[in-house]
Amino acid sequence: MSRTEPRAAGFIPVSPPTLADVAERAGVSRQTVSNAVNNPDLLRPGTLERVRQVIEEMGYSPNRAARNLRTRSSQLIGLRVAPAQEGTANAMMDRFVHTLVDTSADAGYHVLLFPGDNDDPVGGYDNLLRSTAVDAFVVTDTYLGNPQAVWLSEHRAPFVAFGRPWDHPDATHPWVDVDGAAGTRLATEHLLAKGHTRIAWIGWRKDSPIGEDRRAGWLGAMHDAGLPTTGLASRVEDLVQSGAGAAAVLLDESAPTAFVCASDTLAMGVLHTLWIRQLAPGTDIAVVGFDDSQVAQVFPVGLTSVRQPLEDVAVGIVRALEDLLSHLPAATQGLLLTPTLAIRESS
Amino acid sequence: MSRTEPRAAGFIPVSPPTLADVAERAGVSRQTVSNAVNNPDLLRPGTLERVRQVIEEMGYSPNRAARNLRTRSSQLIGLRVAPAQEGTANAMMDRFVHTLVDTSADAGYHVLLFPGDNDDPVGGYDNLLRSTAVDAFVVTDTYLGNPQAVWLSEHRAPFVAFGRPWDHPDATHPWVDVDGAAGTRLATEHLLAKGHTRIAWIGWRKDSPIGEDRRAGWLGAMHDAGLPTTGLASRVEDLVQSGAGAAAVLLDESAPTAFVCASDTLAMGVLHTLWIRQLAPGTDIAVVGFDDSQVAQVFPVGLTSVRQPLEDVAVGIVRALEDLLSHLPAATQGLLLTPTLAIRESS
DNA sequence: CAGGTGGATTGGAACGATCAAGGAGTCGTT
DNA sequence: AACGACTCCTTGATCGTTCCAATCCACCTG
Repeated sequence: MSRTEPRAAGFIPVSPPTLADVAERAGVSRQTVSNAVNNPDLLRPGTLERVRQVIEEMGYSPNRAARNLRTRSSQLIGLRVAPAQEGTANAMMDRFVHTLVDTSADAGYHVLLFPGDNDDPVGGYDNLLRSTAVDAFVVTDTYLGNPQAVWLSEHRAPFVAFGRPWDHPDATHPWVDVDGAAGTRLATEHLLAKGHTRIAWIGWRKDSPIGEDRRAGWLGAMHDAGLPTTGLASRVEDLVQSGAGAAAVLLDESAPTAFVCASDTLAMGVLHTLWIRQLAPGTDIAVVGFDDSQVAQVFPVGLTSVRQPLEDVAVGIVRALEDLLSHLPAATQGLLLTPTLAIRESS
Repeated sequence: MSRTEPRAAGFIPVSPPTLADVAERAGVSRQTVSNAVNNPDLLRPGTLERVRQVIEEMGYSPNRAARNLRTRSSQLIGLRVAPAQEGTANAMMDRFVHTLVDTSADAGYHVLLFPGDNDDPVGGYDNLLRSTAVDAFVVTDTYLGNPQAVWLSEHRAPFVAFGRPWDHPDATHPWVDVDGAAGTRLATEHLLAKGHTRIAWIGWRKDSPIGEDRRAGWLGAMHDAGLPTTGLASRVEDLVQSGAGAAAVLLDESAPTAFVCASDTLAMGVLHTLWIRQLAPGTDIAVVGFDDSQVAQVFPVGLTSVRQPLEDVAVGIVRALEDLLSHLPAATQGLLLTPTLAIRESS
């Protein structure tokens, strides 16, 4: 009665019904309606039914801001969108974000994107945290020297990382990661099973722990098979040209019959070199990439590639977030998932 | 004084300072602090300086929930994440989302992702709208028969569409789109300038208005140049194989020297056919794709491709949103942007 | 039949901000 | 000296929800 009702048919923008509106119409108190929504067990079945019907009728949905204010939680998870950079295949993130949005919605959370600034890597976090705009963060860039995880820990902000705390082995925050070594081992063993013995590695510079991890998988599989690796490894920048160059050198100097690469980008370089030399991928020389990117799938000669279980990563992250936010003792601090191999014509 | 202060050094999670805390410390009233944040002009320079200093000192940031409740706005923009679908190159969206996040942050908004459900395309919108969780939406899938735009209009929800209302020419909501015809015209004229006269088209099925739009650009440019087009056009599914097949048929029957494609995916198919036939892309046969996707950039023989000005689209959308939300008369209802051509080795 | 018990429901008070008035104080004008 | 106008700041009320404690009521018990 105190609320403004639409005068005419409904042309004036109507403010949505409130708890009080529903309560009045249903002949109960506000709190009872609130309980019908949040603690149905507290109501007598008859009352519950009646209230629910009115809620349905009026199309009531609790006002998010009011609820957030009272409960001191926003049901939002912050995800920083790294500054745009052309070229690199971070389209992988797309798959991850998709599942993250889906699974966190199942847990009652939405995903809030906020811009990242290279000059001020923690600015966005700070703002959202202090204004209590989000309940927690998902941090994706855990590369060397990234201050975000440390900063968040220091500020007691709840967050889960996609990626191990490489340079902070004593960090206590929960994380989920993909076992890169297991992936390249999988790739190498796949090639070994195909009869290859001279399998080369093209990876990144030594200061990338992720790159070294992936390299270790190849190295381990080769050693386990009792095969030599000297002269079969190359470390370059993550560029198509670099991959092509490395492949050319390796082919000339060590005559490998197969390549395992730290990324699809490098694998594309290898394919380019093969093309120039009139070598057929898959039949003459086998190639395996990493990430199962768009490119690997669309390339005319399908590129075999290590596929990260991003869906499982997202599920694991959301589970960890739930534990974190309900102040449960975390089931596990770190979760390491094993990738699979998407086998295509290139191997 | 009524608030709980940390007993020890700061181990107990401290709730962030409130307006009242700042006010007390600065020796002013709540409202004055509020004004210092929102209407600095109202304060005397001295007071403003003092309040600002305390704000800085205490690390105060307005509580989002409280502000949202009072002002009836969330400063959030909803963006539906379409159900995941492997393979198709919607990685383009990545570029768009990036800029959208950046530009909307400049305008004081954050982007909220919510999951899309194929069975209930408007469910997510409905929830967020009724719970006043977002101020507006950005709608990206405006393909034929998509009920979202209509539904949102009917429910008087503020939104801006990326894409023209193809099947509802009398729709009144603001939109921003890319002129596909202008893009393919650009591509065709580029090829004409290179001396090509037999330029083929590979596009989508007739029921795609976007596909027909892009086709029209090629057709127009050819007509304007007084060149024949019969036997030079093909309509297929948006798959690599389809593109390869169409290219093979066209090469056999009409001997074109260049291809303009409705997508990079189709262009990849063409490149595959060229590879099989030992024809060199760029020198023997020219190929142009559409979308300037990851694939076009990473492919060893760089693929010339029509590049959508997604950054400008995002800027246009945010501008339209601002007008919409400040109840200004929209400057323009629809904004049509012209794409550019990313020229690489394939042409 | 008074008193205890526990389930169902209620009303007041917060959460932390902004809105809408209202009060000091200063100034110039009459 | 009284007045209004203006600047600057303060005080209650309010947004819509959930928390907290109290109340009501039916039922059981000794």
